[in-house]
Formats: sequence, C-alpha cells, structure tokens
Amino acid sequence: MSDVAALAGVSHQTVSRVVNGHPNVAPHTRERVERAIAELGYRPNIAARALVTGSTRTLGLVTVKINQYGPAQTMLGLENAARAAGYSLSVSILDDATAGAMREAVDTFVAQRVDGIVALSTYDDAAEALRALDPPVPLVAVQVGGGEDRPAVGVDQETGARLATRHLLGLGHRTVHHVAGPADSQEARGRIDGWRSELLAAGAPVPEGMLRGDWTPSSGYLAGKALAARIRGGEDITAIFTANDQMALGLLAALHECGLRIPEDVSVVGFDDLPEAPYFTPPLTTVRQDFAELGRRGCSWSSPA
Amino acid sequence: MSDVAALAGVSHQTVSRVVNGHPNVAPHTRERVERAIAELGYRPNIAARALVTGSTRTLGLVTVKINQYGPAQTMLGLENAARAAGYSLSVSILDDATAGAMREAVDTFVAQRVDGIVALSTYDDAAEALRALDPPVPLVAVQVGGGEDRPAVGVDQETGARLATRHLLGLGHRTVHHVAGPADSQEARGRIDGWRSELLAAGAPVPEGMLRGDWTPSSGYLAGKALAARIRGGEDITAIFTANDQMALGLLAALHECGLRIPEDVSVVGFDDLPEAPYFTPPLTTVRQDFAELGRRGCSWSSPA
DNA sequence: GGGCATCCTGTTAGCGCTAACAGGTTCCGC
DNA sequence: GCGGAACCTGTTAGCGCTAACAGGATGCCC
Repeated sequence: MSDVAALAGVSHQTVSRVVNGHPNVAPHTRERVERAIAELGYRPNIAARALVTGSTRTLGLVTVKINQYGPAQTMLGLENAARAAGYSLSVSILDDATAGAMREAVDTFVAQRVDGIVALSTYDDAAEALRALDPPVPLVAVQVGGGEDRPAVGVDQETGARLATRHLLGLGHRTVHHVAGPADSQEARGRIDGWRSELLAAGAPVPEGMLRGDWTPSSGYLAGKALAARIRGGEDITAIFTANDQMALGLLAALHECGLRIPEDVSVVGFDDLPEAPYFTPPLTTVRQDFAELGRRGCSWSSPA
Repeated sequence: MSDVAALAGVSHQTVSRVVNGHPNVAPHTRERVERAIAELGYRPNIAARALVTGSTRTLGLVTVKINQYGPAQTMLGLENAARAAGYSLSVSILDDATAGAMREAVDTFVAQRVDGIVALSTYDDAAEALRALDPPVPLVAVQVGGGEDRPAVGVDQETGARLATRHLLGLGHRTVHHVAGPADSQEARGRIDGWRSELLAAGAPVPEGMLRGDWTPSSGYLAGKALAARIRGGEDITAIFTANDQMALGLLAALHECGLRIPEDVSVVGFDDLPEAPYFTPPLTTVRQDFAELGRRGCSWSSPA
C-alpha cells in the first residue's frame, strides 16, 4: 500500500480511501491512485483490514454429508448468496454430526472471526449440539430445529408431504404407504406428519407397519423387497410415498425385480426432485424443494446488516 | 490476549508461547496460562496472526458445477485433507468456467492471502483461464490440464475407459459404441481415447457416428433415442459405453422406452460409480474413480510444506 | 477582508499478534 | 567464585490497514 502511495505521490490513507470508495477524493487524485494500483497489481490485505475493522466478511458453513443432493444444492445457493453480498464462504464438512465435532467446527470459525455461521443438517444430534453452543457471532440453523431463540430457515416438509400423499389419493388409491427417513431426522418426521395428516384429512386409513430407510438407495431397495413380500402375501398396497428420491430409486428397482409393474400395480412418489428422477424406470413423480432459495435465506439471516 | 496475560500474571508474549506450543515455557507457568485461557474463553485472533506471519493457513477452492457427483466428492476429499493438515477451506463456486470469472475468483483468494489455490474443473475454458494466471501462491489444477509448469493431479481417464471397453468386448460383443461427454472436456476426451485405443488393440472396428452428451441424464436420453432408432434401422449395436453414469441413466430409460431389453439386446457400461448405479433398472456396470484420493492429492500439492 | 463552512489530504494511533532481542535466573565445571 | 551455557520471561517493533483527528486550501457570505 505504501508503494502505491509513493508511486501516486499521495499518502497511504488516500490510497485506502480510493480502495474503499470514500466520497471525498478529488477525481484527479483518484485516477492517479487507480493507475498506480493497476501498475503495481496491488491487492489490499484482507487480514489487515479484518484486524482493524473486526469484520472478515466471511461466513462459515458447517455441514454433514454434503454428498446428498439436498445439502449440496443448499450449499450452492448459500455460496452464491454470500458472494452476491460480498462475503466469502469457508466450509467445514463433518464426518458425523456429533456434538463434539460440531462444537469444534464452530469454535474454529469463531477463531477465524467469521461474521456468521450457517449450520446445515437435519439430524437431531446436530440440532442438540447447536443448542448447547452460544457463539459470539450469529448462528443460523438451516433445516435444523432452531431451538429457543436461534434463527432457523427450512423447507416446509409437511406441506410437501401432504402434496405427495394427496397426489396419490387423487389417483384413486384407497390409501398410501410411506417409506420414511431416519427416525432422528427432523425432515423425515415432518414428512411423516404431512403424510399422516393428509390421510386423516381424506378419511383414508393410516397403514400399519410404516417402513424406515436412511435416505440411501440401498435402504429403499430393502424397503421395496419388504413391501413386495407383503403384496405377495395378499396385502393391498397400491401406492407408496418415499421420503426421498434416492430411496425411491432403490424401491423401484426392488419392485421391478419382484415382477411388479409401475404404475400399473403400484404407484410411487418421491421427494427432492433429483435431476435424474425423470429418467428413472419408470419416471418418478416427485416433490421439488427450492434448495437454492434456502441457501439464500440462510445467508441473509446470518450476514449482519 | 492481554486479558489472559493479566489474569495469569505473565506477559502477552508468554501467552503467545503457550498458545503456539513453544518449548521454553515452565510447566507451572504454562498451566497457569492455560487455566486463564479456559476461564476467559480466549481464542487467538487468526487475522492478527495472519497479518504478522503472512500465512492464513487457508486454502482456496475454485470450482464449477459442484452439483455433479464427481466434483462434489473431490471437494469432500479436499476439505478433509485440508482439515487434517490444519488448513481451512474457502470455496468459490462459479456459474460458468469463463476466464473472467476464474480470474476474479483467483484474485479474490489472492487478496484473502490464501496459502494455496485448488482449481477444480475439466473444461478447456477453465484450463485456458488458469494458464493465463500467475498468482503469487501455489495453484494446483485438479482434473484440468496443468499446462506448462503448473502442477496438476487427475484420474487416468484413459485406463478407466479401456477397462470399460474391454469389459464389453469380453462379453463377446463385436464392437462397442460410445456416448461421449462434451467436446471441450479433457475428461471426455481421455475417455474417448481410451475407448478407441482399446478397440484398436482388440482389432475391433471403431463405429462411425459417435454421439455426444453433456453429462446430464437428458442428453443421455437423447443419445439413447438416437441409438434405438439406428438399431431399428438395422444397425448392429449391442454394446454401449457411456462417459458417465448420469448419461447412462437417461440412455437406459430411452432404450427401455423403445422396447429394447438390457442386457439381452444391448449391454451398457457407465463411468463414475454413482452410489445409485446398482439400483438403476437394470443395474449398471460402471467404473469407479477415487475422488476422495484426488482431493487429498490436490491438497498435498497446494499446501506448502 | 474576516469568519466560517466545505472539501481534500496528511498524520497519528492502534487493531492482536509474533519475531527478535534483551535481561534475569539457575546450574554446571573448573 | 567466576565464566558461560541453558533456560525462562519480558520488552520492543512492526505486519497492513482503517478511524479519528488535524490542517491547508478554496469558496462564499456579510
């Protein structure tokens, strides 16, 4: 910076003013400084600025299992929103959502003096870990139960699940079976609630023996095998709502293997709207979630001002 | 820090020594300082440290289209490797791989004084943009042509493609058709080269009219429709190698729609080993890439010492 | 022309930390 | 007992930047 100042024949403070776009700089001076900056390829040192302003203009993202479609999309939206707001994004991808790992990640971000932290996960462990923390920066939970006063943004799982269920009932099915997500996932619970309340509202019976998966295709496959066996055993199962598209994929494969035709014998609806869903065999009906918007909302909450 | 020093009754420099694990501190003093740190919840200010040491212990990742499976996995490996090495990861996700966007992202990282930059993309634009840059920090290209002296790590696409082709020939097919990726992707070209050289090595004819997709399921679907039409037109197509699994998914859907049976009428092999691949209908044979290792290697290159 | 507001620019201090040096103690060998 | 090594701790300076104030020039009104 002092080099630039020397070359432009001004003080370093004037350079600072030009860099930060302060109003009271003579156009003539401004231009001279800008030329000097360009000539020297000067870039302000963010660390020094952060030291004096106390703001790093950085957001921290702590997340688990980014390899799922949903979180990855949300992260994308978050990054875009952060960039648009002039923030940069530092990420921390945990192996599992233990309280300790969560706390450590948040601590690291605090040491880095991020301006805000976004926590991304739907599991209860994560939510609980978050609840125990009280970082000196804004912490927003995306798709995690916010708890007392913690801001949180999320998709309305229940409405989406009701939509899916209603769609199947509208096709004339007597009732709809559900393959749910893990028990310790808030999202999964929201979808169960939606499914159940829609059945009740429609006066349809709520089937016994709801199956659970863990979001993976292989768990969906197992669920499909189990349901196929029950169908062969005479149970009247004609419509299935799976809690996400990946499980639906496994389920479709299992039903197909067992000689059941989709949608002639059984109708299936998924959740998430994977880009691949239309190309499943047969194409999958699914519910879209606006992950990018979720990321944007998370960002706007966490960046002060 | 001075608060901690005051509470422990030492100078701030001694606190610094304790925090950084310097050897010459009396055990007694060290313990007192550590208690003070715990009591006050003190966390060193990374920005101040960066200012004086010149190292932020941060790596920058610039990437495009993280919504593909491959890049996302690589990023995961990168983040883990970085964390293990005591670095944090700052990410920049570009909308498209234009030279300008690339340059700007790298510039931003330079201003942030990251210790190294990892560029993740397989498109030529990205490679070209990178070539023009000469940042004052290590820049490693992952799965992008490194260019002159630029370090680069990547998966050996050609060998993988030869494997896939050989597998199909081994099944007794006369030759293998290929649905390639975009023309401006190095990865796609590597897979074409591997496919072609394996055919030549086996003395099999290289089919005319190779199709191209853009990695998406819908482009695979179109390719499938085109191939199905050619099959109905009497062309002898019995084995297809698609450049990635997502296109294979679309292709399978199209072939299925046209009444072709897999693998009775046509054999299909993909590339990437998506977690969903085994649950495609029918299950997809595919080639695995070790993305996590790729991330680790990229990290080890870019972090100095 | 004196007084004052307005604009532009420079000077100084300090953000929190580490490196380099300086000073004090202890312990050893001769 | 004295020189010197080994060890521990404190003092000082400075990383690059911005905020706050100070000061000089200019313009305007009475």
